[in-house]
Formats: sequence, C-alpha cells, structure tokens
Amino acid sequence: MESVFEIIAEPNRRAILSLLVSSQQSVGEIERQLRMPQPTVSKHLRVLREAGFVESTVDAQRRLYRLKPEPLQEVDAWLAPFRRFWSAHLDALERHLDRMEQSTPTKRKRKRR
Amino acid sequence: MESVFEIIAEPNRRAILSLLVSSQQSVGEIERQLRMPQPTVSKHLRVLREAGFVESTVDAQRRLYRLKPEPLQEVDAWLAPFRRFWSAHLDALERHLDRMEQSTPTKRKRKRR
DNA sequence: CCTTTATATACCTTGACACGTATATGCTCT
DNA sequence: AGAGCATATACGTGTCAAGGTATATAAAGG
Repeated sequence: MESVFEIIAEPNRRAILSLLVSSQQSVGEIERQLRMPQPTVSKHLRVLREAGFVESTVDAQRRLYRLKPEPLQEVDAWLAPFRRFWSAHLDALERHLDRMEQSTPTKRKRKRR
Repeated sequence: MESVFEIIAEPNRRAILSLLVSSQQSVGEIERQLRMPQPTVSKHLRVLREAGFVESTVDAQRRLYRLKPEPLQEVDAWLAPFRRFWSAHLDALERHLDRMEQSTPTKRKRKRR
C-alpha cells in the first residue's frame, strides 16, 4: 500500500480522517456516524494506523483513534510547488483582466489587432 | 476513476504533474525525462486530461501539455481542516516540551507504578 | 507518394484491494 | 465461569486499473 496518496485515495478512509479531525472517536462511533459495517471500519483503521495517519489507545473494550499529523503534512508538502504555480497564474489572470478593462467597448471587438 | 485523489495516487502521474509545474512539455520530452514507455505516458496524460489536471495544444505533430490548477486546488481545499488541526498540535507540543524542560532526571525510570 | 517522426488507442494479462460474511479475540460485569 | 459487548481478523470473490506489446492515426519532409 506504499504511499500516503494511495491511502487517501479511498473515500471511506478520507471520511474517517475527516471525522477524526474534530476529536478522537471509538470504532463504534465511527461505524455509526459513517454508517459503514464494523469490519470495514476496522480494516480501514488498520491501514491508516500502519501508515501512521492515526494512533489508538485502549479504553476498556473500546479503542479510541486519533489523528497523527505527519502523513498529511507530507501530502501538503508535495502540493507546495503547485501552490506557487497557481498563484503565479492568478497574477497572470489579473493582468489579463486589467488589459481587458481599458479596451472593452460596449460593442463587440474585432479579431485583428 | 472518479476522484482527484485516485488520479494522484498513481506515482507516474504525480511525476508527470511535477514535471509540468516548471513549464509545458511535449509527450516525447516527458517520455525521455521520466524514462517511461510512450504508451504509458500517453495513457496517463489521457487520464490527467479527462480529469482536468492538464490541457494540451497542438504544435505540428507534437502535443504540448500544460498544468491546470483546479483539481489540485481541490486537494488543497480538502487539506485545510487538517492544517488547522496540526498547527493546534504544534502549540500543544511546545507546551509539552516546556514542561519536560524542568522535570527531566538523568536516570532511568522504573516500570512499576 | 513514401518514409519517418510523434502520439494515440486496442487488446490481453496480472495483481491489488475493497467488500461481505463468518469467526476469533478480548474485556466487563454479574 | 459464563454472557454480552467491542473490535479484530480470515477467507472467498469480483472489479478495476496499470503495464506490455502491437497497431492505428496523423503530420512533416524529402
């Protein structure tokens, strides 16, 4: 299962992570809130745990799962170069719109310059 | 292939995206730089194009592919709540380390309580 | 026109993984 | 100790996507 990207490719796992962002939850609580069968929850939690996305502590018969930040930070880091890319493009768009501004007559433009 | 997350789960596709972040490239250039077979490149580019990650323009027999920002911005948006989470946790870690500071003995702790 | 170059598509095979159902493990309380 | 709840694991099955090889499409240039 290698990479963090493969882990979060699965919709149910993303749902679990989103649930845990607010506070820790037991398996049963996750099961109920997401309406998914208990073995499914346990199996996804296993994957998430082995990949370091979550950790669990024992509370009697329950297990409480909570988020760990590192793997998602890795995703965030991978995105960094692209953020630079698209903010550069926003700038270009602005400049483009500025140019539009001063040369927009109410009527149609002709094609040639 | 549904979601943007599944698209970027594939390592070769991530490599292609990373290549394109600096500037647009033809299929052949991608093929050479990433040392992957041409059909593989074309197939991944197709997936990326249909998902809106890239667009292409024709230049004689070549096709030039360039990045489009939206799908990755979607990933970025999904990460937002988690960023809040882990910055909260960095604060907690700092406080924890502060507490350690003043109570760290040099010797081992014993097991029993 | 024919050849070469660039890219796309078709077909097949293989492997991974998500799911359901059943069962195991383990803790709690009486 | 036994019943009941909470969670984990085992096993069988189907689906789907990635890779390889071969071939198709299309433009360029002699």
